[in-house]
Amino acid sequence: MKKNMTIKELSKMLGVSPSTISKALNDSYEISEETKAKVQEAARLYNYKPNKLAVNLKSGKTSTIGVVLPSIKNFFLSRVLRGIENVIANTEYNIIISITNESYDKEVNSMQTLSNGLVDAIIVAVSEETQIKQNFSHIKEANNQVPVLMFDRIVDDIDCDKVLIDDYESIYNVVKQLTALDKKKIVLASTISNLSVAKLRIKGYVESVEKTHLPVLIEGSEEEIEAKALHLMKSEEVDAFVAIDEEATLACFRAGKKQQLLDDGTLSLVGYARRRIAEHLTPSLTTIDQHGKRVGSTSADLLLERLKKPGKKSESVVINATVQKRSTTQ
Amino acid sequence: MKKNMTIKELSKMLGVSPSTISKALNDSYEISEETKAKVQEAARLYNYKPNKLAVNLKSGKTSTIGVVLPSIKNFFLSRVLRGIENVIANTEYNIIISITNESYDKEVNSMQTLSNGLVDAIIVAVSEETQIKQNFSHIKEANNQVPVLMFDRIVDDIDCDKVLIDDYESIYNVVKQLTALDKKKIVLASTISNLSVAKLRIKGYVESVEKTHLPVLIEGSEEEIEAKALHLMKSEEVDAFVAIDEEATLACFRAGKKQQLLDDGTLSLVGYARRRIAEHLTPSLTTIDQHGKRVGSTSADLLLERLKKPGKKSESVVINATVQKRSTTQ
DNA sequence: TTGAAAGCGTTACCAG
DNA sequence: CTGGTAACGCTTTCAA
Repeated sequence: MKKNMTIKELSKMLGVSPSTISKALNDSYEISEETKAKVQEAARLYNYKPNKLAVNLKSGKTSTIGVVLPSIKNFFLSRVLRGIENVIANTEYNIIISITNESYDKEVNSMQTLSNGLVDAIIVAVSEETQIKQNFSHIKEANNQVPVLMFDRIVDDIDCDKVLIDDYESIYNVVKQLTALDKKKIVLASTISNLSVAKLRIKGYVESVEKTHLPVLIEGSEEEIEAKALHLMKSEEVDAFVAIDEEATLACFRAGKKQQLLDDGTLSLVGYARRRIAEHLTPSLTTIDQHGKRVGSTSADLLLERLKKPGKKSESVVINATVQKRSTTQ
Repeated sequence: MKKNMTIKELSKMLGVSPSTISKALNDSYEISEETKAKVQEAARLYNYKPNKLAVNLKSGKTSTIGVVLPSIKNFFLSRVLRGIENVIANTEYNIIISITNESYDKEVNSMQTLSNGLVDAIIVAVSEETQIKQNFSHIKEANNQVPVLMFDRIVDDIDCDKVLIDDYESIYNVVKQLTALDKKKIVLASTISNLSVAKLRIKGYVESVEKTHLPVLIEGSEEEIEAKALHLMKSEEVDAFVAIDEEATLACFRAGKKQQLLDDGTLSLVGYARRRIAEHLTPSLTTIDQHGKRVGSTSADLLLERLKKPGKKSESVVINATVQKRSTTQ
């Protein structure tokens, strides 16, 4: 690991001043073609690479956007990331990603590290632990240093751009559709009840279902959901499940399979799940599509605008989820 | 977006020198408790945050490790990432991730940006396009600036630490096991034939199967694989598929379902796929587990060692893949 | 056309 | 215990 070549060293080797080197490398009009050639040749030869740290410090710009995500195995979040990347790829900006694994401490650390000079702006979905703690000062602080955009897991009282999904409405309507299919008892399952988006989805379910019957919620870990769902299926006349995350969805699916209620359509199931899984299940699964890629591209667009117009008023964009009908809803 | 507070500004407001501020903030023994208190109080009040760029430039250290991945939807790669994170989380280091989306240009860009001051070391799996191009000078150059560790998709003639999987042997043995199950015609399917790891797997297949019959390879996109598999199933007496990536695996699965050869066990299928999918399919899928998390943690361990002992000789560690037997192999 | 000097924000050394 | 100065590697006036 040889030490990196610097402008200073080059300048000594070539017997010209550092400023000349800098200008020559940046192809400045002030420098003669002759010296330019000489310098660029030497730079190649000695494998000179400008130190980004120094350049960024000097310019006060990093041309980098930070993306802080709670998890990478969450299919929705990785779709969002794709959307962000697609947009940013066509700009001068680079992306660096930081994963918090749903941990508050990691999130605080990431937001601080990134906002203190490493990036020009941040896109973030807050972690589960943060939403439990309800402590968002690190987001606010970061937002004072660089523009922050929040998506999906929003914090209302932070003044920044936001991209969210109509969680309340989408579940409200799903339940309405199930009711229209003459489903008499609709259960909601969730392993993510701590999240703001879950609360909205649950609210949508409760307010939609209570016209028909009392709400029934099953919550907990994936295994707990499976057990509870199984128990319900055995003891009561439930005929539909709405599951608001992939784990809950698969737990309900397994329970339905075990009770042999799914294959003949006795039981309906609508859930959140990646297409790849939904399509390959037997029977294939009706899902709610959150259009993660669109959430991502919208977020990136919004942030780029803000970077152009720092004074701009904060904006909130809502993306509508849609139902992908497959075989688990007849 | 108010301008960030700096040591200089603080020093003016408090009427003490910048060096005193710096020392006070770093809790130096040279500073009286009194001034320390005063300075730290003011820092909190004015929301002072040290500029990372300046700190890193000064110290010549970033305490950050860069991870360059070709894709995030690849389940193996995201497992590896988890493994890396688990190890790094317990150290002084942070992680920043850069996704190349299998693009050579993005990879070159990422490696350069990261290696020129932004990180202390890099973990990388090269992109598909890079392996097609066979141009690795950007990896070599980065390796001259900071320690680079390659995993999975290795380049032989680069002198750096490596973590790889026994791709040849694992497929060789899978085919042998299928032969032992009295499978008479075993087909290999791949959508990733450009990758070095694919070449090894294919070699393992070819050299294992050719004792029994001529190798049959189907390659191309996921859709092409499905069509070709379907065609083979209709026209010939094939009784087993080995699929060396998740797309190919699911393509073969769908073909097998369509021909109704899977449910009764007429056809065997072994493939690479995430557990979550493999378990929920009907019939459940026998898979090859590459132990991504272990690959990740081993990589991180190795890199941390190197960071401690820069002079250390390069090391290559092989992780053994294992077969997860489920219902598609009787 | 070239170079000296200042400065980005921080820390470390050495005086005082 | 405190402060001035230099330095990290770079760019950008401004002067020569």
